[in-house]
Amino acid sequence: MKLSLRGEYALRALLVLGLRHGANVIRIDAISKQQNIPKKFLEQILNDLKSAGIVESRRGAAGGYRLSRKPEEISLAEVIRHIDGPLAPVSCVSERFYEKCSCPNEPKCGIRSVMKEVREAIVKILEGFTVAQLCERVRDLQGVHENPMDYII
Amino acid sequence: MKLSLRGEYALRALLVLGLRHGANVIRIDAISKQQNIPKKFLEQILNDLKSAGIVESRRGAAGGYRLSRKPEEISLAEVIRHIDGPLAPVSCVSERFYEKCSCPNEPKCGIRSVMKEVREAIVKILEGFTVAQLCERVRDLQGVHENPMDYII
DNA sequence: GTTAATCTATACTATGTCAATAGGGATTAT
DNA sequence: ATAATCCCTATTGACATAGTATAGATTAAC
Repeated sequence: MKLSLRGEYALRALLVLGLRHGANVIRIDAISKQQNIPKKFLEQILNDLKSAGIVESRRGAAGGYRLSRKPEEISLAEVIRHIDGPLAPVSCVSERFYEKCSCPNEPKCGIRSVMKEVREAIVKILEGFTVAQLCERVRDLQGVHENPMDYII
Repeated sequence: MKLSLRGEYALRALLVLGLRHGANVIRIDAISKQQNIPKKFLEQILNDLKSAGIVESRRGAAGGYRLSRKPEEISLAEVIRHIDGPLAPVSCVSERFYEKCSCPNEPKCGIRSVMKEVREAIVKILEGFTVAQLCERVRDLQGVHENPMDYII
């Protein structure tokens, strides 16, 4: 598993939306400026998250984005899988993105068996970690006295 | 961490060398045929492993490769790091391949802190897993009655 | 000492992915 | 009507991946 910049931006955007969950929609422009993400690039990413049912949008003036579910119901695993694909280090051990590999005897492949362990370790962490917990951790890391909307992440 | 084909081939080749450790050197051609790896591609990979001090070679007729250390002293982490680079999902949490990321406040970055956990889980498995253990596991997976040199992996 | 089998070294190529950028089009509050 | 927003598709430049190609160096065996 390798987190692309695209994936990182997605998580950063969700963090912003998560911290303001409940409030009105937030403009792409605001997220872009706050998190230093190229605006047009972020548009693509948020649109992608929308098609995944993770965020929802309002168009027109005073439009913007919000989470379409509670932050506790969005795992980092779901987000990363949608943006970057498989969490597994090789796709022959991936559950959702399985592809046959070139080795001659897959079920008896030693490498595969190790990679399966790696996959499980990654999945365990990332499925157990939600946007809500991410927000929580950020609040912990950055003291209560700092303005949480400045320099998040 | 994403294992490239190159990395997978490297592990498969080391497995062959590991299973025959102690014997004479083994020809690239033999490994290539047995593991179904393009020969010229495998040449590059083995040369790369040589420069990493993982295998050593003998040139000329009757030449070939062998492990340059005992299989118990070669971890999968070392191999993968040399062939594919960082094990960490983002390089801002990598120990050996650290690179500054684009977020404004690295030490207080929530995403970074989760990715650190992921990195640690991966490293723990892959540093604790040696070529010797890989050979062992293959012997377990493939019964004693099968010829261990056929369809390895 | 010639030959054939091997490893060594470098360059090239085709394909795909990543990280954007560009240029409009559609929708809505005012 | 207008301006601010999201929506959609295409294009681009840099780089990585998975090879292929070609020639050279070394050594065993005859």
